[in-house]
Amino acid sequence: MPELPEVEITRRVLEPHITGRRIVALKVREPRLRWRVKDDLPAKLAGQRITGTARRAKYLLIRLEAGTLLVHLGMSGSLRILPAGTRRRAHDHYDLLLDSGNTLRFNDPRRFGSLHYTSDDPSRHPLLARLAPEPFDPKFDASYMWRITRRRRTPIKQVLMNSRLVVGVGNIYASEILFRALIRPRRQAQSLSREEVKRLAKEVRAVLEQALEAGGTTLRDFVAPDGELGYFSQSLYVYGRKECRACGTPVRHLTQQGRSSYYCPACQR
DNA sequence: ATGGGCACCTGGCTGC
DNA sequence: TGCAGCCAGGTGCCCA
Repeated sequence: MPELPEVEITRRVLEPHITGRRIVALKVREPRLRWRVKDDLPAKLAGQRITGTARRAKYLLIRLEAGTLLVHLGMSGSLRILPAGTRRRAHDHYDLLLDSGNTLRFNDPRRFGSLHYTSDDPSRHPLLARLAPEPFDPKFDASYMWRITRRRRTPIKQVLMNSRLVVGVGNIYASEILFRALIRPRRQAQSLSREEVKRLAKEVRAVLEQALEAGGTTLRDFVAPDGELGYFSQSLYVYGRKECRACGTPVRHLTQQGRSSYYCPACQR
């Protein structure tokens, strides 16, 4: 479900409901997520106050007095704030009970999501340590993009999807970013010109930022924790479309690494 | 070091 | 109507 904008929206909506609250209990109903939720996690969290939230790539960080929770939504995960006692639905895997009387509830049909806890600096956690710079970090610019595309023969779409090189971009936004940078998804990374690399760096930021402002992309089931539907899907040029939204040319579909890519053969080179 | 393929899951839709 | 087959917004890991 979520790429960077959807995770960031989730964070922003949850933030005022959870920061400053104390965790009464963690109730895990289904520990078999992408990685098994540790049995001793409830004991570690009980009684801790939530001091804030952050995001790194597509991981949501919930800062506690003595550590940090690392939450990943996977493909189909979502978090919601609900009044205690709200009836559970299928695929509600864990609840964080708060002293406000509310519950932070995680739902994830496919169970590709995950829940980790570290009492160390979270940036040193194995899942975060090797991630690329944030797209909104000043370090992420044309010269960074130039560096990572040199001597790589891999298709540029796979560079955008590789979290050691670029974070936050998933399958939908990868196609959209390439469309707006006027670059075809199969182009070898090293074949990009200075001009193309410059456009690419700019569009990575622009697309993520605009999707964030639009409340994310709702295709089938992304709903923010407050129930709002994102409307960025109206702004998609090629992803999942029959015709290019800019010029009307039939959109081409292909499979790369088992994932769908879309591009406009007229607009993109 | 890089790149490719697989694995982990469930649900919804399509087409026979 | 039933059901097989395919597809879906992610990403770590193993292997060549």
